[in-house]
Amino acid sequence: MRAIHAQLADAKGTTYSTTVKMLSVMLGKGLVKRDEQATPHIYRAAMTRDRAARKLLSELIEKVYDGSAMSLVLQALASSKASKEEIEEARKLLDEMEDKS
Amino acid sequence: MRAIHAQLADAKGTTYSTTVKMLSVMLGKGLVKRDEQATPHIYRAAMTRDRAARKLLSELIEKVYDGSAMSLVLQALASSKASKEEIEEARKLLDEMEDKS
DNA sequence: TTGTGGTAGCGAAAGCTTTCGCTATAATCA
DNA sequence: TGATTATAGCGAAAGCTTTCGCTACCACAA
Repeated sequence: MRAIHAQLADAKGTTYSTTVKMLSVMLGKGLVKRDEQATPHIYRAAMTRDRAARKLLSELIEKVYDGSAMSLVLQALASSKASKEEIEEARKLLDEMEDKS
Repeated sequence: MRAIHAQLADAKGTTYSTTVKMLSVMLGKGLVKRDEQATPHIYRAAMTRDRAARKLLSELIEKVYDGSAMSLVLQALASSKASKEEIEEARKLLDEMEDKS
């Protein structure tokens, strides 16, 4: 709690009450879980960062790129600077995809 | 207006008043532009679909993928089904990027 | 036991967005 | 022109999210 509040307060200058309420609302929505045994209560994200990222990504693909992941990829590639290693990794993925299809 | 309203009403079952208000709020926020000469007024998106898509994409990259377009690309590739043509196109982009770096 | 500091919660205020009723104005038609 | 229909706008209600004041509780020190 303290740690969470410290960050929120730092970013937005809000009070401790706000942090508590925010978390209880998020708990109600199932966005976080908490361990009530411990004092202070321990809050944890209900979803891993990775899963949340994937969810946002697939929503963007669905809503904005008409469900075509590839057109998002092309767009992103067109405006990205990547290292040789990353480019190589992407090639490998493309190869694997071609094999499967 | 009519056309816009038809879609909104269809999707959400809202009234004409709601459509008008929605557009005027969006106008205030600069999301749409309008031609007041014509009757009925003609509303146009202030941003092309393409530009809006790029904006959302770069926001996602910034907020969720720590500014690394490539890590988003890898993620998206890993969960996408693409045609040979698309894969080929992606390879070309990768080649170009490698040349430039 | 009583006071003090950290923790939790409730209820409501403040601030958005969304929705609509009602009114006014413009256009169309008989 | 007068009546009828389409168009635009205003102001407020309804419904969220965000924020906080105040209260209650709990643990520990004096």
